[in-house]
Formats: sequence, structure tokens, C-alpha cells
Amino acid sequence: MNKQLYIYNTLSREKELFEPITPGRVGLYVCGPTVYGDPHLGHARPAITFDLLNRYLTHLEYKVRYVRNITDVGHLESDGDEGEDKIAKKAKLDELEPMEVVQHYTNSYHNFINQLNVKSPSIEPRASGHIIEQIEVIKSIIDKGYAYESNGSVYFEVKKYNNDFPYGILSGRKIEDLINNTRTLDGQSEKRDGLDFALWKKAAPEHIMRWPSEWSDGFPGWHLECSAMSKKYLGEQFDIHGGGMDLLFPHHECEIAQSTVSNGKTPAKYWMHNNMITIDGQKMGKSLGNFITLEQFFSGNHDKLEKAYSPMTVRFFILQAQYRSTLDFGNDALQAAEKGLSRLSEAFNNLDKIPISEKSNVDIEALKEKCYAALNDDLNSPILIAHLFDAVKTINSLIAGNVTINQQDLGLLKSIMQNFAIDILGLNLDPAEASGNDEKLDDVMQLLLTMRSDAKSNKDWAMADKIRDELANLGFVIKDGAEGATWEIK
RNA sequence: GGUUCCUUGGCCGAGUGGCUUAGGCACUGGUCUGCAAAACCAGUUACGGCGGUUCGAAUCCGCCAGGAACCUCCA
Repeated sequence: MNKQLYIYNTLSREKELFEPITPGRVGLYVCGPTVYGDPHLGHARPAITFDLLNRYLTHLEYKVRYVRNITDVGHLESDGDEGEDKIAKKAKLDELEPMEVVQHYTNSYHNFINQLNVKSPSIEPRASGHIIEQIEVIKSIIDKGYAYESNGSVYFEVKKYNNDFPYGILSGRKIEDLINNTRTLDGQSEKRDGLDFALWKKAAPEHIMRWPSEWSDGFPGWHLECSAMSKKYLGEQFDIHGGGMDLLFPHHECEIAQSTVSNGKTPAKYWMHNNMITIDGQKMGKSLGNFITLEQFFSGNHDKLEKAYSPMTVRFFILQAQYRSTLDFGNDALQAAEKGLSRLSEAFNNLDKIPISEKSNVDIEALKEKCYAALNDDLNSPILIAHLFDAVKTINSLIAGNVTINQQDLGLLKSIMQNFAIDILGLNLDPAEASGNDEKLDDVMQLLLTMRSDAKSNKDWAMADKIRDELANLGFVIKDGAEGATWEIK
């Protein structure tokens, strides 16, 4: 089978065959959240996108080291001297210790991301725990002559860098255009040039998040943590760097510049960027204030939500779009995903009901190839899901007796569903998970179903319907099948 | 203003030169059922506009319209 994975590399703007630097091993770095607010639907997208990548690479038998950072130092609120550390600001508002705020939102992030069945990364480094490493990177950049100190702060000299290296290789920006379009800042700037960016910022007196350095008591600049931590855990050059498209410029561009100077080589071989989730056609984001938190999705407690949506519904919804496309939030789409997922789940749980025949007249091997082809084409999860729905149709047809399958093909079909739906897409199709039922409840339900069955045998339709309808009122759906009735919670 | 990108049927969302009627949801008809539900079978609705390249374009090129992201923190 073809297991040649092609991924879209932002550097080349083309799909490229993935070839790891070290055979059999993959170093993957993904920009994690800035923990100063509740995790929202936008945070779920990269988490799930790169979870899919991590799971698929693992399935392909690569040994993956997946590093996803926690940004807890806080980026600058605004440029220039009036810049204020975002986390410190929030802390003052809440009258909490900065690290208390950070811990709270880190826990919250873990809690909700875990509910989405996202596997934990191999290493989850915090920026605040790597101040020393960041200072080391700054020193090396100063030593190589691409940074200067100014009033206790250190800035990266973009124009000088651009003379020797291609600044803008990732984002496709040209420095001439940037020069013409740089905002004019009020007041005096410590920077020699508007394009320069901070590697170290001297902390203002009221600034409570601060660390000592040879330049000043302060804090590391916006983009430094990823350069420092990717180097520490994945080496100077690693395979894949991921993150949201909104980080492409300036964050990732600056990261490349820093790492390139510091290490003398470009950091990542492949850059992958997930697109945004939109709401009413606009990006869902913290700064726009139009985000819906994951907690609100799971509880339904938001004006825009017609109902609560389970974590698996949210995950499935996100996977139904290819990661490089924008995905528009909407209740209709969520509910369509919910129903589709339910159908997929039901078929998966009915695999054991499929009768085995001598001969197969279904082509399971072809299905498997198609599933791999979908993922190999830049993780095209919607295509994969389409193929899984073909499998659903096959499963249902097999149970209905329209087609037949032999033992070997059935085993293959089961492994396809397990591998692609459960292991790679990371869907939890366990009926207990979906409905929250337990064994005792099932015993009670079986009793009621037996009573209804008896009533039907006696043609006591009134009683039979009463049981069904009353259960429906309580949120249980009864499904009559060839070999008896089953139930589920709606 | 600069850079990049998008516009597919009722909704979401794939596709990238010539049968994919992708798939999901919704809808319609049929089978099944005591009636339903579920399931199965069948079916309807499409490629923003204009021009060009081509034997042939949703798919390539140009223009126009509308929208978005980035250029400041953002997933």
C-alpha cells in the first residue's frame, strides 16, 4: 500500500512528500495556547489538526516526539514602551498572582482539550520555565551581530538580517513592502528601525512578571520561546513546525530569523498552518470578542448555541473540514455533524452483528487504499470521513443482507474502522461514551424492551406504544431491528 | 494602502481540465414495520459575474463583484 504522506509546506506553498530528517523519527513542534483566557473553539482546531497528524505519523510507525508549548510569559500587549505583559495585566485585574492565572487557564486548557480526545504531547514546555534558554539564544544572536541593546531591552535587527538571509521566506513578504507599511509609532522608540522586534524587554516598574538578565530585569520577547524550546527538545533542525495561520507573520517569520542566526541553519523542514474557524464569516478570536468557549459548547450556555454539543461532535465537526480551509461555525452544521457521527458510531458498534458468508461481494481492500490515499493527501480528513461513510453503508447493507462478506474481509473491515475512525481520527464511538449509560441502566432498559416485546406479541399496541413513547419523552430512542430492539439516548 | 487567500446545490464541506451525480445533514418517493423510528433502495437542487485559452473547464488565464486572513496580541 502507498504510505507516502504528502503535506502542504507553507515554505514552498506546495504539497511535498514528507521525508523525515532522521529515518523513522519525527520531531514535531506546535505553537500552543497563550494561557490567559478560557479555551475556545479556535484553540480546538490546531489541537485537533496536529493531534491527527501525530496520530497518523504514529500509525505509520514513526517514532514521534511531539512538543507543544504553553505560552505563560505573555506577549506584549502593544508595541513600544507602553507595552504591557498580557498575563501581568490580567493578573492585576483579577488581583491574582500571574502564575496563579497561568495555572488556572493551563488547567482549563488541558481539561477541555482532553475532552476532545486530543492526545497529550510528548513534552509540553512552558516559556516561564525556559528563561535561561531564551537568554542564551539572545546572547548568541548578539554575538553574531544581529541584535543590539537599547535602554535595557534587546532588539533583533531585521534589515541587517535581510542583507544576509531571506527575511520573509515563510510569509512571502518583501522587506521593502514592510518598510513602507510599518506603522508610525507615537513617541520615541528604542528601536533603530520599526521592523526590529524585541528579544528582551525591560520591565516597567509596575510590571510584575520579570526575570533578571544582564540587560535588565525584564522578560523575553514575543517570538523567542519557540526558538529556544524547539531547539532544546528537538534540536537545531527538526521536521515539522505547526500552528495557526494567524501566527505565520510575524511570529513564525521572526522565529525563523532568530533560529537561523542563532543556529546558523533554518529550523524546521516543513511548516504547517491550520486555517481559522469563523463565525458569521469572521475569524473567531480573542481580540474580536466573538469566540465561544469550549465550556459553552459542551454546556450549550451561549446565545449563539441552540443546544449543547458533545466534545466528540465538536471534534467530528472540525475533522469534517480540511485543516487548511476556513470552517464556519453554525448550529445547522454542528447538528449535521452530530447526526452523522451518531450514524458512524452506530455502524461501528454493529460490526459484530454482521453475518459471515462464504464469499464477499464487497471490496474492502479498495476501501482501505482510499482511506490511506485521503490521509496521504495533506491529511484530507473530510475525504477520509466520506470513505468511512461508504463503510457505514456497507456495514448496514451487510446487516440488511443485501451484500455478503467473508471472514477475512470482515476482519479487514473491522480493522479499517478501528484504525481510521478510532485510532487516527481519534473519534470515540463507544456507545457508553456517547450516551453515558451504564450496565444497570441497560438491564432496566432490557426489561422494558422485553415487556414491550411481550405486549407486541399479544398485539397490545397501546401498551407497546406507551412504553416506546414514554421512553421517547425521557430521551430514549427505541429501534426495532431484525433480531430484537435496541435503544440509545437521544 | 501592501501581501496572501477564498466564493461549490437548502446548510456544512470535498474535488482541480473530459462519469466524482464526493460525503454528511435536510428534503422527496419506495421497501421494511401493527404504526413509527432505524435501516435499505432510488431521486431532486451546484460550481459569484464577464471574457479568454482549449476539441472540452467548477477545475487554467484575465478583468469585475463580494468576502476573509495577515501587516499589532491572537489558534
